Amino acid sequence: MKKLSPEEALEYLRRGTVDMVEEKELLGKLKRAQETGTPLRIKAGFDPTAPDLHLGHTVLLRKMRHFQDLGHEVYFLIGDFTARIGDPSGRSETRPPLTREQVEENAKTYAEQVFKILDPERTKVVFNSEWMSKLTAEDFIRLCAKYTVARMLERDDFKKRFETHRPIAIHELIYPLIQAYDSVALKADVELGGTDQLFNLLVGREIQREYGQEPQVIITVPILEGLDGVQKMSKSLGNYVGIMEPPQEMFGKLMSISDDLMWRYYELLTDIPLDEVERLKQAVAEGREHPKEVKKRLAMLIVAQFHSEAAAREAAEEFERVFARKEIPKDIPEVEVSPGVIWLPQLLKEKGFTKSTSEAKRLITQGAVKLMDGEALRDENFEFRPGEYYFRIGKKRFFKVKVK
RNA sequence: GGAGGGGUUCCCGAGUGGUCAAAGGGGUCGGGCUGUAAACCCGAUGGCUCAGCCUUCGGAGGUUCGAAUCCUCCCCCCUCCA
Repeated sequence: MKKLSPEEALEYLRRGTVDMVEEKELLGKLKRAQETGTPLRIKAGFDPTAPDLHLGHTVLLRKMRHFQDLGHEVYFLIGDFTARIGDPSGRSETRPPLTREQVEENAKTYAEQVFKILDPERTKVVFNSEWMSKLTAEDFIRLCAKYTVARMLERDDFKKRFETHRPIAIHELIYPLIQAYDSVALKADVELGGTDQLFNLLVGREIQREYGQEPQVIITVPILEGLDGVQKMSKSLGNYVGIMEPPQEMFGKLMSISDDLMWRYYELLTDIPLDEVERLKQAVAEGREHPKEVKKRLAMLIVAQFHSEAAAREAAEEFERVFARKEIPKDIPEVEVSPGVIWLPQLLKEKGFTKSTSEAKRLITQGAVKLMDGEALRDENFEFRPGEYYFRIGKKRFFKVKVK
């Protein structure tokens, strides 16, 4: 645990954040916590439907961890009740409500993943159905009475939709209130969220005040760009690095990001001091450092967070071996065939190396299928004689065929 | 309740009787250049027992030699008025 003065703590917490409302209040809370020895209550909400975490989520998780490192208490809120009433973003496919079992199942999956970053000792997992399902209709309407439509429509998304006559479902207006009520129920001192949550988090402050509580400080963190460097990291866009992925995979993906993006990742996904990152950036700009080496270091740092330093080193070595020295990777899938002429598209599809025979044919036509130490195979038929053959499809797919 | 606009291949979006597995863009994949980076250039992009066949244009029927395109019914989405 870090022992920092409130001022230093504030500075420490500021890294990689976008908004802090209000900084002064946070300083006050930090001071009080230190004086009274009472940890702050840090809240962050998660959707129970998506327990497949990727690096994008870790930006927030890491910030939570920073608070824990300072001795504070994190409330990991699973919005199971909220998930049942629908999607806050509007453009939703209707989600089927989750059963209690599913929620519990997902919570378990969350725990497995989340504690790769969070400190279990200082984490409380809570579900908002705990208090929301107890709320009576009367309580609920009283809650609604504490906010106005006009104020709700201040939210950018709502405002735009209202002005352009696009629909806003009533429950969407209520959603922020529920999230705000969660803060009341938890007596949150701080709520963390992505920048897209700013409005909702602000409502939390107002509502807490209405319920006679000291308003929470809100901190937003950026939405992390995905591997493409443009769109936000998300599973559905396929531009993500999952935190449960094997080291090799993570490493490879991280090496494929653009040089520009790498600085962002340094800031948001590692604890390398910012002035050092700045020095590295300078060094690369002046040609004193090769960007590839700097990126390798980044990739190792991140892999190590989710696996181990040894695993990270190994991943780096393997990467060098395969891509720089063009050697054959260590572990590659192996298939067995009988000697004779085989129609490759069929083989590739059946062994799962391509999605379809058509894709396989395409790849062969395009010269993507090669023998490891030879030329591209242009002929769809290949004669296998007893022995072993190493194949490579494109840059990343490898496999070995054993002929017996 | 009334009026109108829509549902097309992974996404956006053209296409209004054959020349349509369906323009164009995005994405993805492959190739080139590199540092498996980005940018850029080129190409591919429904499936299969693959020069042929099968499935696709919200769903089900129908007209026709022939339909994503025409007709009927149904489902869904959106906007405006009330």
